[in-house]
Amino acid sequence: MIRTHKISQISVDTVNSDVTLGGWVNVIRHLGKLSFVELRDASGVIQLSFISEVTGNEAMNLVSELNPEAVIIVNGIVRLRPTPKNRNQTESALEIEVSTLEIVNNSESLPFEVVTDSPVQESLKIKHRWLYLRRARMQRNIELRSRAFQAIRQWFVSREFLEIETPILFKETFGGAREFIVPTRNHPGKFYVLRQSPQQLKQILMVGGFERYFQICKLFHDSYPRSRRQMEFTALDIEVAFATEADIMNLVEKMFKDIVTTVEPEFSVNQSNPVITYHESLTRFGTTAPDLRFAIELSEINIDKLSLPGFFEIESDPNVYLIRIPKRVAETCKDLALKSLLNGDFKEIARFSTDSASNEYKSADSFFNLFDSEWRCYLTEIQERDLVLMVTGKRDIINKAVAASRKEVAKNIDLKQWKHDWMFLWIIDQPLFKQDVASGKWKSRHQSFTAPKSVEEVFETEPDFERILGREYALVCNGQEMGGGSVRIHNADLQKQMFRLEGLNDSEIEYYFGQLLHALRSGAPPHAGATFSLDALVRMLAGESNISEIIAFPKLGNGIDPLTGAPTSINQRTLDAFHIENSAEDHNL
RNA sequence: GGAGUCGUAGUUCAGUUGGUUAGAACGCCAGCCUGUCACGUUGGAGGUCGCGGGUUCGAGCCCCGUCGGCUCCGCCA
Repeated sequence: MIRTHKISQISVDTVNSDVTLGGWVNVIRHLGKLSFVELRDASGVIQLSFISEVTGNEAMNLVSELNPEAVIIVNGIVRLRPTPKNRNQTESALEIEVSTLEIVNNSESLPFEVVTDSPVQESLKIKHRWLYLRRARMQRNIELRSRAFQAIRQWFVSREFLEIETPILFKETFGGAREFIVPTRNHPGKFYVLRQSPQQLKQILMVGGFERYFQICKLFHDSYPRSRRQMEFTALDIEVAFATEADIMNLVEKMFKDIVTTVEPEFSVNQSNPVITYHESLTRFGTTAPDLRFAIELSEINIDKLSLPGFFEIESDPNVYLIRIPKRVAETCKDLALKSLLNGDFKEIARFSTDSASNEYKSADSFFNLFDSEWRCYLTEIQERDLVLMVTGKRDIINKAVAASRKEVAKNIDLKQWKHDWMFLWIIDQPLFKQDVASGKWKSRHQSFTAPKSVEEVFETEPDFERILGREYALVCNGQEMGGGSVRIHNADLQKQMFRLEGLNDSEIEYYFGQLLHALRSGAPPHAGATFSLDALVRMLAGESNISEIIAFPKLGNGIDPLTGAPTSINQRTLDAFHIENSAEDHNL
């Protein structure tokens, strides 16, 4: 052992004992013949004192050579500080009176500071990753990530789930994301692909008799990265045999609740997840990933003519809408929300709030009491102090204004202030197919294995693609898509029909999905499952807006890794072994 | 591929209607300082203003092009 203690183990019990510590130089303060050095290891920070009367000459000379972020090993005596630091109580009232100092590795001048949390260009953060990882923020985030993964594994294992690995090297599939291809020397001209999902194999596991499967796994998409997305990302994959939508939704709901509160006990999760349909989410919130913490909501009132003496009159325009601004937004950033909202080319008729203290608005109670009770359903769950606007105008213009308002609020409020609140919801009844803009062809919105709500519909000779809904459920939290899943098809004929609807002929179906269809014909149980982005979960737990802050070694937004320079070209001699010719003009070898 | 935005010291940024020698903070180097703790203090080094072209007596600033970063859309859970 090089060290006798971790820094966190230095306590009042260790006063006057001889200790050897090792770590990084945090901060150096020279005061003439007296020097202080803050030493940092993974467990904490402690002050080292270099005093000429006590410290050896050698160490006194060496300390002047120290640079920040050097690695040192010191031996000395634990002492109570004569003037303990009282400004920051997390710092110890103890220090080490150094007798010997060894500079294991001094440090060059730094491209950015480690001790602060000041902003740094993304490419620098990655190029000098070893430095950026030393920052307290990254130490915290990576530790949090590890704890979250650990908690998830425990949660599932304790419920009789097995974590089963499935191969990363897979076969080309049809649909979904673009895949990375992997050549092999053993089979010239042939390729594996990096899995974009363990979907087919986990279904085969169900057929194979493993009824409760989960896996924390890396998935790969050859698509463009974003601030919340990398080309390779980590997912939680689940599949359960003899399960229905409700089984999976209940399981997942409880799991997220437990994980969030286990990992960050001060966070609060909504008691039960609202379930709304895809269509309802679009019409009410203008998005399929609403943030219920500030869900500025739009709903239409279908009336021809409305006249309420004392309040307002609507003459000819039948397009009347209510916009609800939740109390939280109304209270913290009302002006912000209203300003961007009222930019739109529509007319505000009236404004209500149940805030009786304010004379600015008419009371919602007095307003709604004028109506039949069924009017209230136009706005779900109106709460005390919500602000409600009644407007008239073109739907798409109002929609735009509401979207702009949501965006403005999301951008400007201090989300960290609200990050403790987790508002989950389920989105169900998504159409299974979407039309490709370029080709006009219908293809699966997600993957082709989801059971349709109505089997008859998909066997019609002229199926109405837009109306075919899936037995799907997507989980959304605070405006972030967490993932989702579905009840899978366990009947080979139905599965084959779904592939046909996507335009595949029989030989293509056999080529891409023969293995799955064969398995389904061999005693497949009904099953359902889900996949969730653990990067999204950890990002939210850490309160970060960019995913690269919760990944040890991320890539840039263009897919380049400044740390290693990947991707690079490969020399032709190597490529020859794969029988691959590089037709790109840009060779960097 | 499209839109927006940015590119100035090691880092983060400021830089007015185009005007003389391009600034600040932090960091770095040197001196002084025996209880600092974001130490203080005195001094110093450090810039092809992303790159190329243009307009102008004169460009960090205006115009055109180009490269790169970030965000968003397309793509993608």
